[in-house]
Formats: sequence, structure tokens, C-alpha cells
Amino acid sequence: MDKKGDFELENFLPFLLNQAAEESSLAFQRVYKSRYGLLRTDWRVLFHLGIHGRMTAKEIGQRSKIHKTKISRAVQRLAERRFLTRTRDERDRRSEHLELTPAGEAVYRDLRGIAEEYDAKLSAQFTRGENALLRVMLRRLAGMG
Amino acid sequence: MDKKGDFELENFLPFLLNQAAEESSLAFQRVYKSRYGLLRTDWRVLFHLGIHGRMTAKEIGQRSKIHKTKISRAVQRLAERRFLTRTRDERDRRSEHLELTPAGEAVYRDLRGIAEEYDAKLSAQFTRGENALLRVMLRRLAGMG
DNA sequence: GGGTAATAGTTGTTTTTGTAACTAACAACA
DNA sequence: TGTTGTTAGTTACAAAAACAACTATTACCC
Repeated sequence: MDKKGDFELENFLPFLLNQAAEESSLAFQRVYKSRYGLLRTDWRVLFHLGIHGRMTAKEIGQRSKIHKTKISRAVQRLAERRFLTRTRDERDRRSEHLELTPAGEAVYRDLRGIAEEYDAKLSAQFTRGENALLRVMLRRLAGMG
Repeated sequence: MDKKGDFELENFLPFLLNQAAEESSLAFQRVYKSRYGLLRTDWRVLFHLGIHGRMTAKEIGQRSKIHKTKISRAVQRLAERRFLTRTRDERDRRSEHLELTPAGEAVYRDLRGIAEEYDAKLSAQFTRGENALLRVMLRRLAGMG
């Protein structure tokens, strides 16, 4: 049926990973977008702070590999909505410490619960071993291995 | 070390998939971008035509799940650069058949070779069985299962 | 100390994307 | 035929991302 060769886009890992990433992000995206008006970078930053507590924009960047301009703007949006506070480091006045406000914590807890549920639902289609292996492989591919 | 709970962003599938997708796309992206000035949607459309031969924008959309406006614009760019030709279907004059020009074919063959090589390199870190399982799982997650 | 380089984060400008509304062609059917 | 609905693809405008240049502060080192 297909014209030439045996190359299949559907087996090309970068393509397949992108499709899986997009599809699996959709349902979760709808929640943080419609419920809190957050952008993708927003919830990621929020989660980093929710998980690790106070950190600087730089530290978030190191962990997430999100570009600093995206982080800067996400922090602005989150600060405007009083989801986090920024306090200058007095030892190094270039950087500032970011920390969730109670309101930010509440959003984090809510989204985190949804994330856990959603992750469980995705994982339910596979066995325990398959899930473990998948994560190992993805971490390796992500350069987090 | 971490402040609260045991939730780990690094295990959340949508996050992990995105990181893996981005990281694994980087090297290939550099090639099609720097060598041919193509965008992500451009090479995908190009590959669909390279693999399946003549098809309409709609058919590409059905297979790839790329939105029709993105396809429309990619087709425009590819047509401008004479990588493909558009011919109206005389039976249904709303749609047109897209087909790679020899120049487009050449680009496709080049990129396809690079894609195959690159995919092989990525796959080399895993066993045969692991690779097979990974693709099955990703296809399922991508809704292509 | 003074000059140069590095770092944290921000801002401005250009590309790309997302969304919705649109055109043109066809279909269905009274 | 005419009316209404659908489909293929495009265009316009708003939202977001990418990239480069910028400010402010600290570090290095002669």
C-alpha cells in the first residue's frame, strides 16, 4: 500500500514520543487551564515549588530544563495571582527566593491530587513491571537517567 | 530532603513523556532546521508524503492528528520552496492532491536516512524486547494503540 | 581599588501556535 | 431549484514560545 520503503513514522521514537506526550497531556491540561487559567510552564513551576518548597528561579531551571525567560514570565504570572511570593536574597541580591502562598499551596494540592489520579489511570493499562521499565527508559531518553 | 509528600514530578507520565520527547527531538530538530530550514510540522508533512506518496491535506490530518491550520501552513511553506506540488481534485474541487517534487523527495530521503540512524542510536541503549515494548506502550498512550 | 568577566533575572522583538471565523465547493432533500 | 448542512482548506487575530539583547549584581584577578 505504502509507496516506498519500509520506514514508518509511527516507529520513529521522537515522533512517537511527541504523540504520546501530547495525547497524555491533553486531559490534564484541560484541568489546570480551565480550573485555574494556568499555562504549561505555570503548573510546572508551581509543582516544583510545591514539591521542593522554597527555591530560586535558577534552581527551577536546573531541575526542569525550562528556559529562564519562560520561568521568569511564569513566576510573574503566579506572583500576580498571589500564588507565590518573591523575596530577594540579601547575600546575593541578584536572585530571589520563591515560595508558594497558602493559596498557591491549595492549588498545588488540588492539581497534585488530580495528577496522581490521572497518572494512576494511565498506568492502569500496563503491568507493574511494564510501568517501571517505561519510566526507566523515558528517564534515560530524557537525559535524566 | 524534599519538603512535602512523595509526589515526584519525574514519575508523572505526562511530564516525563514531554521531557523525553523534547530531549530526543533536539538532535534531529537541529538537522532539519539548520540544513533545510524546516519546522516541526514541515518535516512531518514531508514525511507523510514521502512515505505514502500523493495524499490530500485531510488524509495527512487523519493520520497525524496535526490540526488542519498547521498542515495548511506547512503545505504553503513546502510549496513555496518547491518541495511539493498541489493539484486540485477535479471530482471534488475543494480538495487538492499533494505530491513531493524531486527536490522534495531528495530532502525526504536525506532526512529519512538521518532519522533511521538517529532512531537506531536511541534504540541502541535498550534491548530488542525493551524497544518493542516501549513502542507498544507509547502507541497505546498516544491513542494509536 | 578598578577593570573585566560571569551570573540571575528581565524585557523587547520576532516566530509559531491556537482558535475562531471565513470561503468555496459539494450533498441532501423538500 | 432552493434551502440547509457539511466538508476541505484558508485567513485573521490573539496567545504563547523562541531568541537576543539588556540591567543589576557579584566574582575574579591584576
